Amino acid sequence: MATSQTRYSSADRREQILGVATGLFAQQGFRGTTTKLIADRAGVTEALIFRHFPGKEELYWAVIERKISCAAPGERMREILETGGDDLETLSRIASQVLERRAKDQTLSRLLLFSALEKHELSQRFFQNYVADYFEVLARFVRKGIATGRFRSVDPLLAARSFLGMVIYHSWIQELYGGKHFQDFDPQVVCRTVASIWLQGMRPENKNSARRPRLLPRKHVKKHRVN
Amino acid sequence: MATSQTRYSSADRREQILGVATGLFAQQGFRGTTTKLIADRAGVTEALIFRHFPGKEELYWAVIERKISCAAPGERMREILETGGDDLETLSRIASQVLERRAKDQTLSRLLLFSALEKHELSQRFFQNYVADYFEVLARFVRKGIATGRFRSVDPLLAARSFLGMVIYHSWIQELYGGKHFQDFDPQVVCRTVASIWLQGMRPENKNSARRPRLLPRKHVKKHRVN
DNA sequence: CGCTGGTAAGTAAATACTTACTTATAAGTG
DNA sequence: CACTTATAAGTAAGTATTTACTTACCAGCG
Repeated sequence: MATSQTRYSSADRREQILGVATGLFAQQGFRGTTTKLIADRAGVTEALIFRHFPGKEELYWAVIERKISCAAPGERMREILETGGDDLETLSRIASQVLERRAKDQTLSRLLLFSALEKHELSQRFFQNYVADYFEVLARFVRKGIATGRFRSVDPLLAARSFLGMVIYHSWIQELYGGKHFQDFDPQVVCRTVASIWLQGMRPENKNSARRPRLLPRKHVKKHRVN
Repeated sequence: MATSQTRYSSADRREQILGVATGLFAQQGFRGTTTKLIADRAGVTEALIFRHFPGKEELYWAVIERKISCAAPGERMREILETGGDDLETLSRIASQVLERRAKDQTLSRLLLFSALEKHELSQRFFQNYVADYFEVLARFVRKGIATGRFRSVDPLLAARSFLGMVIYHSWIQELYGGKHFQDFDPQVVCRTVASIWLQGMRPENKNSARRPRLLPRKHVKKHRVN
């Protein structure tokens, strides 16, 4: 009441509300978060929130878009891939980047999981602009590896997804169920292990010992649903 | 009003309500599902629901427990592991089982994701009784493989998680973002690919790398003692 | 009758959103 | 400099609807 009379500028207040809302939506989802709670946590009245955003839905979108735009995930992976070096090193660093990001900021993954589950249309758009790109960057790396004979010939997109699956699934399990005390692993060990399994798994077979049947015909074309 | 007067027995009505609630909770989560909607879909009044369950929370628990108990996931994997056979075949079948189950019934995974995100305490219990067990069964397989020299020496639990991560992450992506038209893969190809990457990745180093000198003799210790 | 399956009609609290009203502040103007 | 003034930041006190849950009552049947 008589405590703080700091009047924010419109832009600053908007940012502050977005920040508060981000945390709450990430923790409890869209439906589980009330405008009242957001207002209280931001130290303002609900009315002010509706002055900045036409409705709760729009606030939610703004939160997600802000998070996404500042994330730029494929970009960081591209950097890692471009610095070059040992394959094992490269993949470990990609894995490590995933785990680190989550450790630093859990809000993004929770936000996106919630929105995907609650089927907000934005999540579809998000996938196409963000996740699909992420996969594609790594797939390109795989494709190049196959071309140079470093990797065997499997669907690059599938191989990329598999690698990221190992890492991301791991971090989800940790985030959703693990806390810090249960089935926790040293991140470095996780990254190394996962990278080495995948890498060795992708190495071409020995040309002499052709014991194993080929998985896919040579120069496999992208397999989008064979039905 | 005057249409159907079928009076169910208490047990039958309970089951029916549970069935309806299961679908709704899976689609929209706990908070997104109203008791009114459940009642409407079940063709009864809310009052009847509260006659069968003391509250919404208890109904939710009943839904989850029912789903879990009839799922018995580790059991099916144990069976597959016990039938023995080729490692590649075995792992493909495990993967395939995961994908099939999800294709047949999406409710379980969605239910569990929601409950984990919404931090219902049950989800912790669920993880320990169900997911952890699932990991452990496969980890045992890995451990045995390491002992017999078929696999290299990595943390068995981590290796198990990694394999399941490849498969489960894939199915989540499909479920959450994919629909049926986007980045869809032939399940059989997925299973084979993923299994073969992981398997080859787990083989002891000297076995398939032509460059490295063999350090260990004999790797065919016991061929048919998989279990 | 009495017991079981079922309902109509509530209630109190919460929720998203509004309306009408205050105040702080920066920019003129004399 | 004081002094108005326009305006943007902010609020108190709603409202209509929804939500989980209750109470009191009904109907068929052995």
